[in-house]
Amino acid sequence: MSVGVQRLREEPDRIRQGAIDKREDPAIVDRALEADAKRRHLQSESDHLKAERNAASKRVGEAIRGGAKPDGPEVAELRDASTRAGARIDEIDADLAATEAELEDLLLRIPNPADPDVPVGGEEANLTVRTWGDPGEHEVPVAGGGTWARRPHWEIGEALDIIDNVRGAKIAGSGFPVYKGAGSRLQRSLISWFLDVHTTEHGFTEVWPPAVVNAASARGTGQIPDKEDQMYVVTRDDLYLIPTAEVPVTNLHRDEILEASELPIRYAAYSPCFRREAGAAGKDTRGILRVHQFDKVEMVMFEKPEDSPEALEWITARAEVLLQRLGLPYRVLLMSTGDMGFVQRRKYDLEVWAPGVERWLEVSSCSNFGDYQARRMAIRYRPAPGSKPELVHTLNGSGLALPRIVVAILEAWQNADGTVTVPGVLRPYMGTDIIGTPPGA
RNA sequence: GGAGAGGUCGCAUAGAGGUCUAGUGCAGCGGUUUGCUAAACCGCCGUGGGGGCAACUCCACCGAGGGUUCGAAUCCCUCCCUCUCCGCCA
Repeated sequence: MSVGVQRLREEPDRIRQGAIDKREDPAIVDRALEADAKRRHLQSESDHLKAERNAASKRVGEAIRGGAKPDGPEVAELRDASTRAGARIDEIDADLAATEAELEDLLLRIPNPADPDVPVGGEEANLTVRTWGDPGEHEVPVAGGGTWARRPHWEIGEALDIIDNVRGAKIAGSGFPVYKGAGSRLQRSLISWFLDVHTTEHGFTEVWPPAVVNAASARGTGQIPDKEDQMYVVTRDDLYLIPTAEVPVTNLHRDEILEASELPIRYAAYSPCFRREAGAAGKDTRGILRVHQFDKVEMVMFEKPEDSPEALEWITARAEVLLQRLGLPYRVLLMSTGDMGFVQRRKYDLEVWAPGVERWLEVSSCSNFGDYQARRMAIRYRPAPGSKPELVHTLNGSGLALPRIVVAILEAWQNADGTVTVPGVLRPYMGTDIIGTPPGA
């Protein structure tokens, strides 16, 4: 399930408009409604026949217990009645199964409508809701006036021998960078620091998930069938390399009923992330701007429906805290309907300023999925003890994705002498204040 | 990978072709009793779907999927998972 038959019946117009806003085909909504009507009709018919058969079978048993010969004419006749019903049930159930599969498929192709105040349109409609810091703040005057030309991270990475794309390509392929020395330790430091902040300050429970998932999990968060061509697949064992920790962590509570007292549930998980990036070859791929394997700490939340809008603001702020403490200027974008994705209700992107490449880089994406993912995964909760289960709301946000943070740190904290200053919060983890050796030291 | 034992309504268990409409205990919810706690007693108490304004009613679900049968938790097949032992191994 995805958008939910119930809601489809209740407010088809809203779902239809939501699809149009997200540039998907609204006709699927009507096809789904037709399939649903057919399904209910067949269901009802099948149920009635089964009730008949159950009664008939019961009479066979009663007759035999009552002394009738099991192979006598009386029992044979009762048996026939049951068999006749059974034959028709087989036919109808086959039709029913096909209709259900069709409905399921159609529902999976109906997008989650965006919140009413989300700007309608494509990339151009994205709204910058706030910016933090001054992109020029790391400018350092050079003797004689002016500032020196900021170098892009790939030059810094190579000069300091901390990022090796060439050997990464040799041992795995293009887009699989190797981090060495301080570069490697920087990865480890960022992961540890992110997790420490989330767990000690923000009440997240740390999770270390598998890096592969089965098909059911990939379907749960919507990677299948939506983004199947973006995933690495281990066909031999029918496993998928995760594109984000969101997939295993959100699936943690698949097919579960939670108690209201457990909510909100907050998980912070580090994982490697694997993305084929099919179709993106050559586009913004210089250095480590877009790679096939990267590392990320992901925040995942399960919330009561009424609290999810506020939770999205909160989780976004938790990602912002990290950027602020790293001293990296950034901006927050409210993504438009056409640019936010299929399953999101509302999404904020955090973009950090990278002065070397002179671009804003997406380092976090924070989303409220409403009950869309929860329905797919059957994650419910009891609003009160003993009451009927209802769907939870799920949210997630990167906190944060590493490669572009590394880009921003190297480019923003670089010094004229070729070294890079370590941001204060990372120094205890890095064991040093500076990456590289200043000339004459 | 090989051999064996298992997977039943939140937990624990019964159930071995028809009286299973899956029983019982615990937990949970409501109530009675009670100075408080505890206990005792009474009632309720799985999920999904169909129909009904509603009381209610019908159908499906005993790890998953097939099969045998008039009828399957129960018999057969395949797969998944857990445990024990063996093999291999970071």
